[in-house]
Amino acid sequence: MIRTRIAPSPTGYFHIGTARTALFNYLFAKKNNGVFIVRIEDTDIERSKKEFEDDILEGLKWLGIQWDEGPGTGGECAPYRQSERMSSYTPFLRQLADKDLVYPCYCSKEELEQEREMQVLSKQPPRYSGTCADLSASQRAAMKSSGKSSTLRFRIPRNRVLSVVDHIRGELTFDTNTLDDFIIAKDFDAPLYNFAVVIDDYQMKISHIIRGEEHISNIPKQILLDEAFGFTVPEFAHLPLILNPDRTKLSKRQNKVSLLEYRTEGYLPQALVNFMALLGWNPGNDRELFTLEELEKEFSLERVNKSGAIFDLQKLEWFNAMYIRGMSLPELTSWCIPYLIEEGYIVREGESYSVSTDGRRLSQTELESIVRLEQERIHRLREIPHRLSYVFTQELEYDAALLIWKKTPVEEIKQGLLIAYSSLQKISADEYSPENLEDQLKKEIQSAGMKNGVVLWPLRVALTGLAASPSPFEVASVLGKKRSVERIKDAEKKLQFETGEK
RNA sequence: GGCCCAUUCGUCUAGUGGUUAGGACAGCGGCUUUUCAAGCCGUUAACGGGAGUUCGAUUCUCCCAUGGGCUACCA
Repeated sequence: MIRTRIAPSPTGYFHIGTARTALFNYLFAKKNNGVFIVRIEDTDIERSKKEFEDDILEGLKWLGIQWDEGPGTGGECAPYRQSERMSSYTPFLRQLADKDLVYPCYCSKEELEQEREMQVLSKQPPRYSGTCADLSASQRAAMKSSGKSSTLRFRIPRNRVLSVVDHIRGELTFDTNTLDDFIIAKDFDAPLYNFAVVIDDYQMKISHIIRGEEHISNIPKQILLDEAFGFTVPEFAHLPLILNPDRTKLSKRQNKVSLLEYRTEGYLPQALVNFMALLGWNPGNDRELFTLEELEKEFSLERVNKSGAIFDLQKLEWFNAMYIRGMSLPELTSWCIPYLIEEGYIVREGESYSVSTDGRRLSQTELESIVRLEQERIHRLREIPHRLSYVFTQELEYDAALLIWKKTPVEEIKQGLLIAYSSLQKISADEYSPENLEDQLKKEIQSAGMKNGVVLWPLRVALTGLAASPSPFEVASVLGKKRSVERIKDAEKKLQFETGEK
């Protein structure tokens, strides 16, 4: 039975790198009809916060990564928070102590730090000198009675070469002589990461440990512990790192690193999932668009790369734009509504919404036709309010000069506006669709013998006040007859004013 | 400093002992067009270096260089 896990530590917001690791663990489990587990590694009580745990769990849910066992869900190996499993570590620690595989170290933090500093200064590898490794029972007793606090160190066997075959990297070997007797617990009831992780992975019957490359150096420590207890060493797969543009490990300084920040910026979970999956994995062909369900079928560890991948925001934007365009209008609309509310353009009224400036009610179809204006144009949902400001504001602010199309004489532009005005007038309010508008407008432009631009450009500017926007037909239809006609009038006035001044 | 890992277009990557080294994003150019976006067409751009093995290496081996990770009483 394949059992994988993501073991985040709630000492910060849900990190993109953790999310990607979670995704790969999830995909590998799903692909192999296995079980995906979430385990919260909060042995560091000082730095762990509930707030961060919530953020992580919410992030996973947002991405659609469901865990089979874990916080909230429970499971046969509950509990899934290390802070709630503390009692289960102590016997294992005792077991090691009995075998003299673990010994108390009375060196203080300060002493160790000083020792390390000296070593670094003299260009020596920073290593634990082993002062407490061979203390006699009486020496220990003396230390203890003098009130010195101690930690528990694991005794590393010397002169051994450890080897594992990593599913991504192939054979990895480690010389135990380069390892320190590391601290596995602050005390018998306060285990540290490298120890707790081994016990938990064993108790939770984790078959495959899929994690970031930064954990490669933890492999030998964990193997040694597995051996000490007689546990079967799990399978390993170490994922390449996600990097900043300067090729260092993805960090806050250079990127938004917290997953949920991407949500607030208007990225879709589908896009993030697709993008993250392709950071270090590929299907072996040219295909790039995958839903989570499709990835569950396609994923394989064999096709994971070895080298780190830069987090390319532009590519993410592209994926996001693709998913925005591919989404159904009702769904997209519901994704966009919070942003329109946040910007203050619309307010919620029970089940429906209204425009905040004039209190006008917006039907579901109206809302959808507004959103449709930008569906093909935005890369992030966040962009939607700014782009649509002209739909919600009363008075447009723009320079009259913007109404001029390609140095056309002002008189011609005025004429163009006139044609636009009369064309719009001829269409009844209930036939005010983009198609009818386009037909009518183009017909009249043609019979007037004018160029499209002389009419359509100023019309569009009159309606939006913008140099770039959707077509005047779409915009007019969304604005409605009354408002679009008014705006043409306003534009004419602007032009009048402008030329009158000259 | 020590240990470990990596190296194909700017970026994500495919790929093979003999390929015009392929795709995608970004860029650039064009078509379309009232603008933007989209779409379509085209285009710039890569096998880190040196030995060796071989008839032939981007591909296999070794060395070097470069980059990265770890080196906590964090995880």
